[in-house]
Amino acid sequence: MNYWIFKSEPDTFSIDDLKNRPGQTEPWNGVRNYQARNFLRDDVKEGDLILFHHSSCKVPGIAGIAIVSKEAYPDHTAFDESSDYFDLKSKKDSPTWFMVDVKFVEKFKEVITLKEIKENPKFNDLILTRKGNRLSIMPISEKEFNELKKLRS
DNA sequence: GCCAACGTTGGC
DNA sequence: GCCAACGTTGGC
Repeated sequence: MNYWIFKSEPDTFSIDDLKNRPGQTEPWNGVRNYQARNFLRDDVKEGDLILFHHSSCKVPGIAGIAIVSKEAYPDHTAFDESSDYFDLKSKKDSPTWFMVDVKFVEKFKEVITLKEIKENPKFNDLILTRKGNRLSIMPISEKEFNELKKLRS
């Protein structure tokens, strides 16, 4: 079992959006970065736990927890010309991009702010806190996951 | 295969 | 809105 941080812009898709979905489940589509794609396709497994991170917003940070409810399958938004995520290069018989389904687990009463995470030396090794980091799917260790979770729940 | 130019991300 | 950092593109 693995642990992850998934980043999303809350204006596009937030932890509240996930919570309010029917079945509290949603495909994690639109990943268009190869490194993130590789994690999604190869390493993100059903039952893995996810810290849901809000980026590009007023208070960037971890807003809650989700769980992987379905493993990688082709991201069909890449085939849809009307989608923002359309990619001419991704073919139905050999898709470039993949997605997983995620299910809501918990929303923290208060976001674990990026600032707070950066100030804590325990989290110096997180990809999330690296300068210039732009990866939207990041692995973290079980220990890091539990220590982050412990800050709120 | 190099690398400059460009577009995007994302914290501040 | 700024801009540093990064990934991608495309000419050579």
